[in-house]
Amino acid sequence: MNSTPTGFIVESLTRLIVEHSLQPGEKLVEQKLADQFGVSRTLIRQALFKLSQNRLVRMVPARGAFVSAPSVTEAKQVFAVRRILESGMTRSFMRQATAKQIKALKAHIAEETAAIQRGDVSTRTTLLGNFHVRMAELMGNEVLASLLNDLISRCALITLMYQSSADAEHSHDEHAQIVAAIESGDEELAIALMDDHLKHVEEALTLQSPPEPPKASAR
Amino acid sequence: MNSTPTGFIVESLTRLIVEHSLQPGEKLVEQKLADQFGVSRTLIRQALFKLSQNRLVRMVPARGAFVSAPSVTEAKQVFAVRRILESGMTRSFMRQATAKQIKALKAHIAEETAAIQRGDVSTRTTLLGNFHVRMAELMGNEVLASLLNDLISRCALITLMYQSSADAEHSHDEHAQIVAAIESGDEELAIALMDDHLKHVEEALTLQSPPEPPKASAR
DNA sequence: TTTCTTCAAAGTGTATACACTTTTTCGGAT
DNA sequence: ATCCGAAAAAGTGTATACACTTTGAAGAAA
Repeated sequence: MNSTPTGFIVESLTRLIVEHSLQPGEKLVEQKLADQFGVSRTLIRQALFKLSQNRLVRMVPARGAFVSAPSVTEAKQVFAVRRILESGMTRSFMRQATAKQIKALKAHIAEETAAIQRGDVSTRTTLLGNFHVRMAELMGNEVLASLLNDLISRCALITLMYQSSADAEHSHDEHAQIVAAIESGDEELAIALMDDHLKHVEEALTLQSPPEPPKASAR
Repeated sequence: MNSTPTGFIVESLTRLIVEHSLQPGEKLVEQKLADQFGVSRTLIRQALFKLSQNRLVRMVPARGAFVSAPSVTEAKQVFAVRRILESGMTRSFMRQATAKQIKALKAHIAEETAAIQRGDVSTRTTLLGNFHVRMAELMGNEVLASLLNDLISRCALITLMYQSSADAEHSHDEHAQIVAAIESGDEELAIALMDDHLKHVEEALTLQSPPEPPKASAR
């Protein structure tokens, strides 16, 4: 979908980070990446800069770029924001939802089910996040959609660091319940479910062990 | 505060755009800017890229960078998001606010008053936006604060394009009312006031004429 | 006059070169 | 053996060079 050289590099690095082929805290040396991708440092720098805006990479002046290692604290803050944003979004959505839009959400749930059954962790995580983006898109608010998309992609690393498969299935079940509540027209229930849903995700994170201290690792 | 060359360029261009010294739709030619700032195109490109992430500048592949001309539609979407986010934030804030935090908000209101009385449009706009960021900071949620900061800076152009002085004073009054409601401990009132506040801003925008078609302008 | 066509000028996209900073290595003093 | 310090190595920051694309203008055909 993205045919620009920089876009390709961004996507590749994103995948590597999200799959933990590149470990949190690991240094990303520009010339090495340039050689691997067969381009100049210029394009690598562009890509790293873009990734640093997504918070997938952290850049330290004169020291270089490192794979981010989000803390539990930061993760909790991100989910707190999502809870606020997405409860509100659910309310707005219900006040203007058409049958067609609800059907689209149900289709998304079906995709989630398929990914979970296949055991496709990467797609699963993407879809579980995109459920929320999908809702924003259906509302026709592109600003909200792109904002949520940013938040989710920032969450991706956190989720992959801290979320278990059981958590993922739990999330999926809750998505289904939310859509059911929306369809039934029970606004307060839908909002409460959405809020609980994100609260659960946040609580699941808290249970995990604190993140290991950032370590620089060789190739 | 930002001593890096790129940061300086970003801030300068931001000011020029926000003050309308550079008009919406105007093309930003890299070499010209490089000459003006006395740096190479490299740094200009970095700065333009950063500005494009803030949505203050729009980049078209192989065509160059242009000052953004946000539409009324986009402006409404941005404010819709803010309404959701900030009503929710108000609720969270009240459930954990200390006297000290409320005092900090009151201090901010005082700053707003001063800027308005001085007729300092630029500072006024900044402060009116920062009121919301300040609240997030006081809650200790840096993620929320930086997110709101992004949204606000994206709003800056919109606000400056569409907001009148009367609107600004109205906003200021409403901020004061919100803080009063928070202090009184009336949660529902505070939330309602915040929601109304942003609704009012949004409505004020709608009343304005549609944006003029983007025009390229020479120096 | 209008509309193509072509070609030069302007501008963006990418690579490379060089300056400066940080990191590492190695030798000597304690 | 450990710790310091200087010099080399590695790496980032910025400028410049060159290739490719778009824009604009001049001229020929209708």
